[in-house]
Amino acid sequence: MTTIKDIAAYCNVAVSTVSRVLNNHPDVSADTREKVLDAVRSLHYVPNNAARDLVLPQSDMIGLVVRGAENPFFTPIIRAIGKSCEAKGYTMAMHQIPAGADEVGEGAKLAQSKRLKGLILLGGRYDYTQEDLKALGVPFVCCTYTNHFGDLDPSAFSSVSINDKAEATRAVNKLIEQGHTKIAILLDSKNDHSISERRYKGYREALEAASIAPDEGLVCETGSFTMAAAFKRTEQLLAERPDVTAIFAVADTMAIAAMKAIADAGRSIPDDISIIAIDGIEMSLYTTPTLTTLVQPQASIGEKAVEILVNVLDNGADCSHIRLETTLRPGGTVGHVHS
Amino acid sequence: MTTIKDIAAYCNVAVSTVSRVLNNHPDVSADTREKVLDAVRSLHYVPNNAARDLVLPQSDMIGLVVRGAENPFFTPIIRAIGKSCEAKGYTMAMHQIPAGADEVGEGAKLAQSKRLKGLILLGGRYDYTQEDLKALGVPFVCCTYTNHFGDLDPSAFSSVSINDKAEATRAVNKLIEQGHTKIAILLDSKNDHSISERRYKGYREALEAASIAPDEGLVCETGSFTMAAAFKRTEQLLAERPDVTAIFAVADTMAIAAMKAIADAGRSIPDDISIIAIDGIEMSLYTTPTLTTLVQPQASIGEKAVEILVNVLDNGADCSHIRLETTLRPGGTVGHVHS
DNA sequence: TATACTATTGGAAACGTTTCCAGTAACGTT
DNA sequence: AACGTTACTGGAAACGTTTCCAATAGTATA
Repeated sequence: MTTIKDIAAYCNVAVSTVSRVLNNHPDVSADTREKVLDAVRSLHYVPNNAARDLVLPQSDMIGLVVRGAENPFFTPIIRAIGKSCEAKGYTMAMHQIPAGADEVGEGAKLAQSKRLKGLILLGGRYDYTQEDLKALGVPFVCCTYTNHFGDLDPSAFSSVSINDKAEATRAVNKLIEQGHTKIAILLDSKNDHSISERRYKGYREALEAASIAPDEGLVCETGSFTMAAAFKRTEQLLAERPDVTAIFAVADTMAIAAMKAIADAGRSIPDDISIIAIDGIEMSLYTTPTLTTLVQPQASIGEKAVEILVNVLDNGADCSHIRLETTLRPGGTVGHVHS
Repeated sequence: MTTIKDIAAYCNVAVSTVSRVLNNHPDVSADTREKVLDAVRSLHYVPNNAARDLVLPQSDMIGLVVRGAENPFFTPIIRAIGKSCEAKGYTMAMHQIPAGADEVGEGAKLAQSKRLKGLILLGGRYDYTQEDLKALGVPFVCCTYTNHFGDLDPSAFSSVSINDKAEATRAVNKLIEQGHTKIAILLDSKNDHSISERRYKGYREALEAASIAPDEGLVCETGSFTMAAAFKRTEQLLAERPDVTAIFAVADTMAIAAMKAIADAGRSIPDDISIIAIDGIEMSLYTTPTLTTLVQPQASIGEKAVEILVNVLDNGADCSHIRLETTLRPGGTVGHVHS
C-alpha cells in the first residue's frame, strides 16, 4: 500500500507538499508538482478514502436510499442521479433497503456513519414527521414524494415528483372519456402511506367528478408490489367481475402483469378490456399492444433531485419543491367501451 | 457529532473501554458495559466509519463492480449478492461502470481506495490478461464469466456462471428439433469478447452439428445491448429475409423487443416465427405468448459468488469455478416450422 | 542596503477509532 | 502477610490524510 508518506520520501519533500499536489493547490512549483506526479504514477499511489474522509469535515458523498430498487421504474432515475452526481463532483453512495424498512432512520444512520453531505430518498412513504426529517441532519430531497406535505414544514426539505393524485385522475379520465364506467384500479395497497394511496385518491376523485358510484369490488389490492401478485389479482377480478371494462394500474409493471392475465383469459385488449397506467418504463413500449401510460420524466427526476440538493449544498440555496408533469403516451391499450 | 470520546467523558471511562464495549470485547464489567451503552443511546452515538476503516487493516466491504446495471437480468443477482454479503457479515459496495469501461482497472482502484476485502465482477468481457487480474490485489469472483479461460491461471481467481456456449447450443437445438433451418441469431456483437460472443459460438456449433449451412444474413448484430436496437434490427430482418422462421436471442430483453417487432409486422408467434432466448428475467413470464427461454438461476449465481469469495477470505480456501445449469422454461414462443 | 513582500516548503496537529501494553484493585492461596 | 491470579481499566500509539502556521529563500521596492 503506497501512502502519501512513501511519495514524500521518494521525492524528498514533505507530506504536506504531496497533499497539495494531489489536491491541486496553487502554491506548488511546477518542478515539484511534476516530480510528485511522476512518483504517484510509478509507485501506483491510490488515495486512502478513509483517511481523507476522516480529516475532512464531510465526504463528497451523496447518499441515495432506495426502497424497492428492483422496480425497473427506478433504474433510469438511479442512473441519472449517478451521472448528475459525478458531473457535479460528488459521489453517489447507493443504499438499498427492504420494502418494510424505515428509510428516514436508515438515512440518518447512513448520513452520520458515512459522513454524507446530503441524501436523496427514492421510493417511500409520505407520513414522515417533522422530527423524522430533522433526524437526518443533512439536506435531503425526497425523490418520489408527493404534493401532499401534511403538517411538514416545506422549507425543511426538498422534493421532486409528479402530482400523483392529479396524474391518476388524468389517467382515469382517459378511460371515462371512452365511455368506461366499470373501471377497476390495480394497486398494492390503498392505505399504505405510499404513492399508491395518493393515486388511489386520484382515481376516486375522477370517478366522483364523473358521477360514477364507487365500487369496492373493483378496487384490486394485491398486498405486495410484485408482478406475480398483480397477475393473480387480475385473474381473480376477471373471474369475479365479468362486467369490468377497464383497468387503471398504478404502475406499468402491474399493468403488464394484468395484460398477461387478460390475454390468458382469452379477453382482448382493448376490445374487451382497456388498460392504462402511470410510469413509462422501457418495457411498456414492447408489450402488444403497446401500453398506454402516463410517462414520467425519469431522467429529469434524477437530474432535478441532484440539482436541488447540490444547490443547497454548494450555494446555500433554499429548499425547493419541483412538480414535474407526465406525458401521455398513447398506446393501443385504451379503446371505446363496447357493451 | 457525538464521538467515542464524548461517551468516555460522559461515563468517566477511557476511550478504550468504550471501544471495547462497542466491539463486544469480553473483558468489560457488566456495570461499565451498561453505563456505556446507556450513554451511546442517550447521546445518539453513531460510529464514524472512516476512522474505523482507517485503523483497521481492511474494511468489511466486498466490492461489486457491475457493467450494464440497467439490464434487468442483473437485478436479482445483485439483490442476492447484497443479501448474502449481509448474512456473512460483510457489506456490499456496489459500483456501476459504463458499458465501455474497463472493469478490472476500476475494480483495482476501488479495492485500494476503499480497502475492500474482495471483489465481485458482474457482466463483462472475458479477455482479461494475467496481469489485469493480478492488478486487483484482492480475491475476486467473475460472476458472469464463461467456461473459457484462455491462458489464465484458474487458481488465481474464481468464477460462477453458466456454460454460455453449451447453453446456446441447447437453445438453438430446441429450434432445430422443431424443424427450423432458417434460424437467425439476435445479439449485440459477435466479437466483443463478451458473453454474446460465446453464445454466438454455441449457435454456430448447433447449426454445424445439424449440417445447416451458416447464413450471414441471419446473424443480426444490433451494435448495442438495448431493446430499441434489437427491435430495429428485427424489423430489418423481417423485411430482408421473409424466409426466416426462428430467432435465437442471446438475452430475454432482446427477445421481448423482437417479439414486438414481429407482432407489429403482423407475423404470428410461434406460427410464423419461433423465438427462444437465454436468461429468464421476470418480465419474460408476462409476454404473450410466454417467452420460451433457458432460465439462469439468478439467485444462486449471486449466492454462490459470495460463498466462494467468503470461503477464500475467511477460510483461506482455494479459488473455485462453479458452472451452473439453466432450466428450460417452455413458453409458447417455439413451434413447429410451417413451410 | 534594508525592508517588505511573494512563492514555496516543512512541521505538526488533528480527525475518530482500535489495540497493545501496562497498571490497578480485588481476591484467593500459601 | 506476602504473593500470584484474575478481572478490569487507562494511556498512548497508530492508521493516512488535510491544513494551519511558521520558516525559508528569492524578489521587488524604497
